[in-house]
Amino acid sequence: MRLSNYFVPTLKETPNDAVVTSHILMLRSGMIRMIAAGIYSILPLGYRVIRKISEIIREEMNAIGGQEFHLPALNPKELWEETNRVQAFGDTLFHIKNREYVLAPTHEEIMTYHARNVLKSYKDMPQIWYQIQTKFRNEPRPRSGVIRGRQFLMKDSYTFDTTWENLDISYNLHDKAYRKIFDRCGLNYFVVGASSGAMGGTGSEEFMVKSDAGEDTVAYCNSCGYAANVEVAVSNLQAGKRDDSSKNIYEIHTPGVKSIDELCEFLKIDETACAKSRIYINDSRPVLILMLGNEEVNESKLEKLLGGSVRPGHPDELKEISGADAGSIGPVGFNGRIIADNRLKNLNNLFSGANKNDYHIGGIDLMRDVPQIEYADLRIVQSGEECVKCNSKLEVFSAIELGHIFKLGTKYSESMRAFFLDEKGEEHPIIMGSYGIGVERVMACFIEQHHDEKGIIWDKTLAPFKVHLVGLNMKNADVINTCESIYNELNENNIDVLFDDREAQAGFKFNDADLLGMPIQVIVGEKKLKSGMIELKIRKTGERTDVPLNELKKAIEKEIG
RNA sequence: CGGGGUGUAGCGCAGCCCGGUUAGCGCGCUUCGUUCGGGACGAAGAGGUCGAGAGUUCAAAUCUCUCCACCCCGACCA
Repeated sequence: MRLSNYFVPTLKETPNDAVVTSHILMLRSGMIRMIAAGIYSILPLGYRVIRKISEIIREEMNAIGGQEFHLPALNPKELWEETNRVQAFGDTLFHIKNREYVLAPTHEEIMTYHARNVLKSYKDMPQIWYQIQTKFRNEPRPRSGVIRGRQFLMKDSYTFDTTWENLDISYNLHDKAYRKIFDRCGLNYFVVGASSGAMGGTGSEEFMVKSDAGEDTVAYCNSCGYAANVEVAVSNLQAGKRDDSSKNIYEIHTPGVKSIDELCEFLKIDETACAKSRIYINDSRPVLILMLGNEEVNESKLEKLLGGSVRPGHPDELKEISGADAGSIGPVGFNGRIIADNRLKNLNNLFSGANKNDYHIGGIDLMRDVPQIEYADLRIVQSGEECVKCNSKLEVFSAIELGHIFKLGTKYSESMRAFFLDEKGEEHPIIMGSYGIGVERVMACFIEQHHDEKGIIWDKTLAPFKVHLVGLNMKNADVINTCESIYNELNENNIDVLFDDREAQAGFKFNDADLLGMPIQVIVGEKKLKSGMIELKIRKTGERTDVPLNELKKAIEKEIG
């Protein structure tokens, strides 16, 4: 491809709207353009990458017996009503105005529709069906460029099995295929597995990439691979130690003291001697939550523990329930359910609110003074705490979800009546799995992980072109002729080459080449040409070598194998 | 949906507070010439409903109101 006539609108300056690195670089390198919030056109250069990623996915899916479908994005609403997901998706589902159709945000319904009409016997299974297509979700807030869009490419596959054991087989095939796909794409990823309870159920794994642009927060152990969403993550942090003797309870006048920090400052005590109180309303009943020191309540864990609806109490409710405003609430004399974080278990000589404004209580012994107390893990794991599996240090960071494999079970087959007959002629719902990969996210994550201040650094697998051929002075006949012959030779040998044949300054071309980031740059300049040499630059290392023209092809093939 | 911010040429921005000729600057674009190994130089040009609408005023990019779009934080996220 000749750059002089190729639609690659590169940008020297960073567009105002882009914040995330991958988004900035995709815009600057002319791979994408935004049409509206969360809606992007993928331009020719970007689409070459998308196609490479898709092809890797396709190969690995086919290798485990997957069959590729092309499904409608426009779906009859009635199909979605069968599974009650019109309601479940709510505003996230796009509705068509002039026809009873919806735009598919995923394809369980369509796939199950096909399955129920045909997969009638145990002999028809297993099946692995997949598609690589555009999905539509009316995200309340699209963000981070292509990472969270209202329209995006997704590889989705669905498996149909006769038993849970067979579902395990299909699931494990996907687990292996996904690892191969992300390995081949050159991504540094990790897996948040069901063993850490990420989804609160059995049989789900999320494939994640560490990134500040990520929307999930995970705790990760570098030495044993323990990984869990902070919503459920646990660490080895132990409960505090109980003093040998308990003091008696005493009231302290603490005018204006509202926070744990202020209390510690006022009483000259350590925050580990404090129990922080938060009141939550659980299905209209108040629950007092006690945390050690200044730790925040992990509301996800709390919701899971309590069930039903859970919300923090409003300021006026707090007064009514406890008799005090936030800052002076405590467990002693609190009339209602009290749950403390495990770190507070059986502690004594604690300070907490007195349920009377501007007063706190000291000398609290939870065993003696709060007999109805319950304990639970309600913490948010912090970086540096010990891993529960191997005692190494955990790291907490943001991550992007690249893929998700999930044992669906019979949810859709039952609601859509997809049943089969087993060997005994008995009817059962088909047992399903579903497995997704965000295709643009693979591209974005790769760029997040492979760039420098100049631009993208592709490796040969995903690079839109293997070689970026730069002719330095396109008015010099020798340079032109040499470039043309190199360009033709590479094309004839099926080595994808992008030829910068524009009449422009050397620096201009070098910077564009570094921005676009092809693995190899072949630079043809007058001076070196006089001694018969061509320059070869490796984008990743910046290393430059001079190669005689007749050895160029060999040198390139050596680099890109 | 709540909070914050932005909207002026293809891109990046100034001008707005304190209303007043023909709305500027850098990059990019066109033409000509010079230059040609890290975003060159000179000359001449093209390109604007100042996000939209309404209002105040002799006069609005500038003040007021309404709406829209986009970004960030939060809520949400099969």
